Amino acid sequence: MAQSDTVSRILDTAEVLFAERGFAETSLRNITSKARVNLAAVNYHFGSKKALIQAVFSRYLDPFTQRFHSALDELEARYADGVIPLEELLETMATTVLAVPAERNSLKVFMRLLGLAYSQAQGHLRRHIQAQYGDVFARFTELVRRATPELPDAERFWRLHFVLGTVIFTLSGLDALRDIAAKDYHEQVTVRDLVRRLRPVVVAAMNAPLPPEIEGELHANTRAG
Amino acid sequence: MAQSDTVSRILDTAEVLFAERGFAETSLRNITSKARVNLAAVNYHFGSKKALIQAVFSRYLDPFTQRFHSALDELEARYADGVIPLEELLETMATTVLAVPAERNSLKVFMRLLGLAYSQAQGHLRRHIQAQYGDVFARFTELVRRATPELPDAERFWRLHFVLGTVIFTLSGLDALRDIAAKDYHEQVTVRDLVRRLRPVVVAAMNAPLPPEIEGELHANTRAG
Amino acid sequence: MAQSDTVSRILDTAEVLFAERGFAETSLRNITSKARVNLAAVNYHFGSKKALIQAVFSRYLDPFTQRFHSALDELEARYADGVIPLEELLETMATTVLAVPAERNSLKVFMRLLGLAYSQAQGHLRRHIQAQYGDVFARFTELVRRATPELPDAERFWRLHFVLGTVIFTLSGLDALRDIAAKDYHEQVTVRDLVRRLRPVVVAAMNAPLPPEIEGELHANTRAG
Amino acid sequence: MAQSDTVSRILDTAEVLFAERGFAETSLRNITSKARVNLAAVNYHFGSKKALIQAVFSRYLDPFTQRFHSALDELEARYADGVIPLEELLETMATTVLAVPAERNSLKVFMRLLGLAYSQAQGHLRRHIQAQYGDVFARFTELVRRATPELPDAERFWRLHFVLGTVIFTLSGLDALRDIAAKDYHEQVTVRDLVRRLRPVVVAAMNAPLPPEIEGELHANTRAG
DNA sequence: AATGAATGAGCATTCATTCAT
DNA sequence: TATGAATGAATGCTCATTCAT
Repeated sequence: MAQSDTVSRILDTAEVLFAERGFAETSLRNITSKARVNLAAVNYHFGSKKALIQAVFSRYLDPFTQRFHSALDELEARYADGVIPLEELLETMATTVLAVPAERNSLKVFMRLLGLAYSQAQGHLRRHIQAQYGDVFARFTELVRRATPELPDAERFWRLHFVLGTVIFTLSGLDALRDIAAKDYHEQVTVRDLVRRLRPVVVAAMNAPLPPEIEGELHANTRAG
Repeated sequence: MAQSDTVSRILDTAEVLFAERGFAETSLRNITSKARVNLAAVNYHFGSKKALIQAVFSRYLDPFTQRFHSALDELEARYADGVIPLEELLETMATTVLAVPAERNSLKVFMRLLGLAYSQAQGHLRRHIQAQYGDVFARFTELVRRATPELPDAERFWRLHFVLGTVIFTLSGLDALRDIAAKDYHEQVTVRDLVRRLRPVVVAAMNAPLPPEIEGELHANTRAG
Repeated sequence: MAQSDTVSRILDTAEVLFAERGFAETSLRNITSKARVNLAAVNYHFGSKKALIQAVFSRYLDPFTQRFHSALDELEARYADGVIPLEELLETMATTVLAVPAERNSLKVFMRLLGLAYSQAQGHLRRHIQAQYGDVFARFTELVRRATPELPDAERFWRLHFVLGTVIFTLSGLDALRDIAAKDYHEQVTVRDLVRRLRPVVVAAMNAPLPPEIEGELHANTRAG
Repeated sequence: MAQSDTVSRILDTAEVLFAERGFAETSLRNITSKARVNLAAVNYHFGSKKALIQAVFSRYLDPFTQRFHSALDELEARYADGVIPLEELLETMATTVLAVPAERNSLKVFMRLLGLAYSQAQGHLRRHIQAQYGDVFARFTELVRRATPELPDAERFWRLHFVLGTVIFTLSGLDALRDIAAKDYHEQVTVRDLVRRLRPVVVAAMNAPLPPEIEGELHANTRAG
């Protein structure tokens, strides 16, 4: 299959280059020349650079979404009352995140891409991800809500993003941090080791005491949330 | 002051555009035309786009560094044994971070820039920041070390970065998150409110129980750390 | 042949403009607009301005080299002892130099270009020419050596360059000189007429008596040469 | 004298840079920054880059012209019949050419500049030189005419330029050629040594037998010349 | 299904020059 | 007399995209 070959050569090359240098700094020439395909092939097969970027994400997120839904199905089946303990939820998510790219041997690349998706201007990408994968995230969020009934909704919302920041920031900057860690602490950190370190921190963050209430409009709002 | 005016018009415009769209997506033409300044003025006053980027950072980081050093001096004077409680350290940092851009009314911009500094490829920027501001960060790190003697060095290193990820990710993506929060929780979040929410989470993260030891080479290393 | 057409339109235009105004004074915009070709076409087909300059030279020098090697093969076959008379060598070179651009009706341009190659800073060009065409020049030099066994090597080296200076200087400045000559001597000089005038002068220059020896280190060196 | 200092600093720097890289490749920024004077100083003191180029030449050619006129006065006084032997004329010119820059220790630079004057497009420069120094060249030419009465005028015109080509080409490319000579013939060539080598060659060139007459229009023209 | 050629828009940078002080 | 700031024009080059084949 000449076509399939070209398409996946482009995707393979693009994801590496995007992860290394970002979207704007990676030109179609960079990608096509490194992938040894024709310059016009990207536009031919994907339509535009934007569509290529989205395709790169879909190749990770589609299998992730599918697996995560299955895993959550299984969990929900196990817990008849629909309340899955937080640790279990986080564990399941971590396992799924690790499983998908593990097959492609590039968790690092996946995380860099996720980081880029948040930090680079690419509005189209944010919209694409939200539209395509909002559902699974909403399902996860709802399960977290049931697992942490004591948390005000707004608080839970922010804490989830605090934790998301920790994970994406750490894993997407993995290489640089790993270098420093290796130099200063003679440590060769693996992703699995990092996940081991992350677990208690994430749990503690989610379970931290509530911040002191403050006066003013926020008071009412937080209550309402 | 013709010069000062042009220079600061460029800096003011550049920092906003950089924060909005990233470095690569912001052209000198964007900046100079919005600042109503001659296209060549950037090269005249700064020498290159790279130098402009660094100047934008310096305008935030130079006063920050100065104030932070002063604040730490004061703290160290207060605690004769050289051990400053972790909460106090974090509080001082938060206060200083808030104080500097507050004058310029643009913490959001500053945080976006910090986020970009980490996520965009711009190697020159990382090098510049490390060279110019590595000292103050090292001083802070050392004080944290004294405040958390029970933490293995490597663990502390990673937790600091976990927390850094939380802060930068949240604050640099503030606008998008605020929009969602406003829609879902009828909440108008201010930066100060966010800092209030961050405090207990950060403390809990730093104080989380240690992860279970694992076998293999890491065992010895972690011990040593 | 769309490609061939664009490429040769660029080359045709570039060689004329380069010859008229030099390399630095000829912009890619000059070339592409006069050639009625897209500005990006030069970079597409040649990669850079430097590469275009080299391509302009190659279009003359490649056929020249080929023909000159053939002509020298023939000459060597004719003279069994490997010693070709100087006049014959010079004649052959002149004939070949005249033959190549004659087909393109632009000896003047070729000579201007050669002159530029020597006088303009373009280090890359000198390197390119030396690397690509050093062989044929070395072969010619060696044959001249056999034809003038009485000349010390160093003396021959310098005389060849004296003569080269005469030829390039005269032919590359042909237009200006021709104008003066026409005004002062009512003469319409053709290139062939100039070559006719050059012949006895060049031969006399090569056969001039040796300069008086001088004392000092040069004495021994010249002897050795 | 601050002004005088600035002016001569500019001239000193400009002549070196022009000689090294040509006119177009040398920017006013190059000159003023290396000369450590203000960027606007060139336009202030000379009016334009063109005027600076001409000033650089004048600083060499004015004293040369003056000395050469003196030397020719002396020669003409010595030869009552107004016929000065060719060797003597050439010797006098060589001596004067060597004398002027010798004071400034930069014959090489002077020759590079002369070479550039001929080869670079700078029409204004050719016009300037012709206007300012045409007289002395005409006087010299006339004396050469009397010294070589047997040469047809057109032939003499061309031979003078042949010889000029030899001298300018060799001396202006001196550095490159010297390097080759040094490598191949273990010879450290000085300018004086080169002049010694040039003398017999130039004389032989001027005295070479006339080229064979040819038929056609040129015949009549040459006769007439 | 794929590609070589071409294109127009845009890029950062450098230029000689001008001008207010 | 001298200069820092500013400017408009131009430079070589790269970009994503289109199109005929």
